[in-house]
Amino acid sequence: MQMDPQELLSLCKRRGFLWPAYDIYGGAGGLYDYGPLGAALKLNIENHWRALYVRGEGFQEIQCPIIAPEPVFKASGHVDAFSDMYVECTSCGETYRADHLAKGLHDNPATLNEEQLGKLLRDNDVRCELCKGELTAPKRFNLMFKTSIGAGKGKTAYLRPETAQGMFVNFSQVYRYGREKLPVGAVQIGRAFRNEISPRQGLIRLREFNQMEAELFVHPDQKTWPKFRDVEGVAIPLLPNSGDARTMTLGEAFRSKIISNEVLAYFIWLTYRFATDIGLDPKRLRFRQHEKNEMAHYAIDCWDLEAEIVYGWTELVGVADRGSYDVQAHIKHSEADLTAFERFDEPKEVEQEAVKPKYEALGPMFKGKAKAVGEALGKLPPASARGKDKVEVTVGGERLTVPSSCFEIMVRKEKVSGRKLVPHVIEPSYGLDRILYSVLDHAYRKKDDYITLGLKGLVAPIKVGVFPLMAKDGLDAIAGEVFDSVSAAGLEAYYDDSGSIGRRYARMDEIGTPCCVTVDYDTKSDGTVTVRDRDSAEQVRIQKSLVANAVSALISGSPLKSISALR
RNA sequence: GCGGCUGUAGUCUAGCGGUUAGGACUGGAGCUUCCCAAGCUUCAAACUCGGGUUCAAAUCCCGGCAGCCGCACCA
Repeated sequence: MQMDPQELLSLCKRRGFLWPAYDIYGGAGGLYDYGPLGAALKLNIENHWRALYVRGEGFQEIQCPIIAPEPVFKASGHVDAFSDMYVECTSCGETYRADHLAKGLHDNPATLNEEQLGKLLRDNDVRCELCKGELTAPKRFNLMFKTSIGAGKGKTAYLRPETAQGMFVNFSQVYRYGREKLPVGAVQIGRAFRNEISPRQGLIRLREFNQMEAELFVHPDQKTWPKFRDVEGVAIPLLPNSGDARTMTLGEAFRSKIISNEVLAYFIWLTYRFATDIGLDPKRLRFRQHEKNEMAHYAIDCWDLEAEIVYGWTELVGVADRGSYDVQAHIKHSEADLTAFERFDEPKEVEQEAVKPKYEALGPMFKGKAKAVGEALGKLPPASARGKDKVEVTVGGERLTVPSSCFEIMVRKEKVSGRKLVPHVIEPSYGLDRILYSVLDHAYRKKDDYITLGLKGLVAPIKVGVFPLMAKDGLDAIAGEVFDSVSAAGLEAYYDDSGSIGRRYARMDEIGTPCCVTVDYDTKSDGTVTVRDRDSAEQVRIQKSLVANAVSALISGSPLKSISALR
């Protein structure tokens, strides 16, 4: 792309899409303000995403706190693994990535902890590459923002580095709200934080950013999706980790095992549809499959939606099958029962062996302890008691020997109506800021220094500009009425009576407003106004009372010609 | 975090030891029957911050901060 990244950023700053945050204090890297147009564009993108995921697919939208206590990220692995390790030279102060120095000394240095890595470096007498000085022990730089909850030392907490964990820890609530059925999904739109070493490229890598994440909890053996039938014929540009880039139908990709399951394939389609709906250029989109070694070790399959923008191919969305890893991790650390219950078609009769205490024998032998001993016996695995003439149990810290006359092995029949299972998670994770930037990037057009943002009506912050040709002779009053009628219809309108008419059209073109309505001298005699289409600059005349309907039709994609039929 | 380059109105820029710091665009107020950044009048608006050198610094030097590019990183 030959476009200068500065051009678009400068437009964004000039017209109120984006401002560098805290500018009057010198700014802060990786933090941006959304101006009025940026905030509106962001909201429009969010709302379309909601329309697809919440209204379209029935996901539950929830909102979780941004701050979370440390154990949450202990469980997720972020406290230990979401960090880089550094060593410093004790004489010249140069810093190195510790795991990089260990390359060649170990198969996968990234998996080592500080002590192991420190030992590895010491044992191999690794020194400063510049001055041969001694190195400090490895230190961690965790990419999470640390804080604390409460007064004094408080309780260690972090700003979330992704919105996902809030949904994993709420699995049981979501499952219950969804009437205890799989699949069930939750979504969350919100802020996340990463203390990036080096934020770059405008909105592409921020320290505080916005995510739209969906977590779909599915049965591990039933990764199917009924609506997949409707979309399997759709061709999507794919870049698999084996073989060349190709455009193929999702059905074909699924059947040839390029995409590992139907659910994943469906959400790849939904992501593609979302992207094209909000105006990303299909010719500059592709789905890239993660390389085997690029994928998290637990992930089953992962596809990124990438857009080609001024900075090159950039990841906007990750659609991953994460298996049961996340839920499993929270089960282990919290000891909560984050499982779904799978009901069998028919309850099964299961024969189960158990140790049954004989209280008539226990009583005389153990007196007051007999009850506790009986309970301990009942918990013994049957195999450990079978055929033995005595067993040992521990009651109140005391080891007791119990003869076989005090118990028997019973076969118990139980009705089992289902089983517990840990759901697998399909995670479509959208980087909202990157998506917003890409929408602007793909919409940016420049011809002889005349800039037009070709934003789709669906996402355009302002839907229509309303102008009097001249701000006098009563034209301004009529234009004011038209403005009010359009606003009352729920459409974002912008009134402008300053400067020449051409300048006003240009202002609207530059912020991506799809159409403009102008009140002129003819309006006074016949009540018609002109409606101008941004992309063709063509105009039609319609009755001023029909403006709101016409604008609604235009922004949902009707051609300008069809508008004149409203006359 | 490392290396290179760069910081002048909202934006793009001129100035490279002594300037009332210049222009263009944008923006505001007005004039003009004004439909594609037209014209005219008029107004507003800037030297990234701190230290140093010098009689004198936007300009030279050092440092901070910020940006861009490359390296590294990207769960």
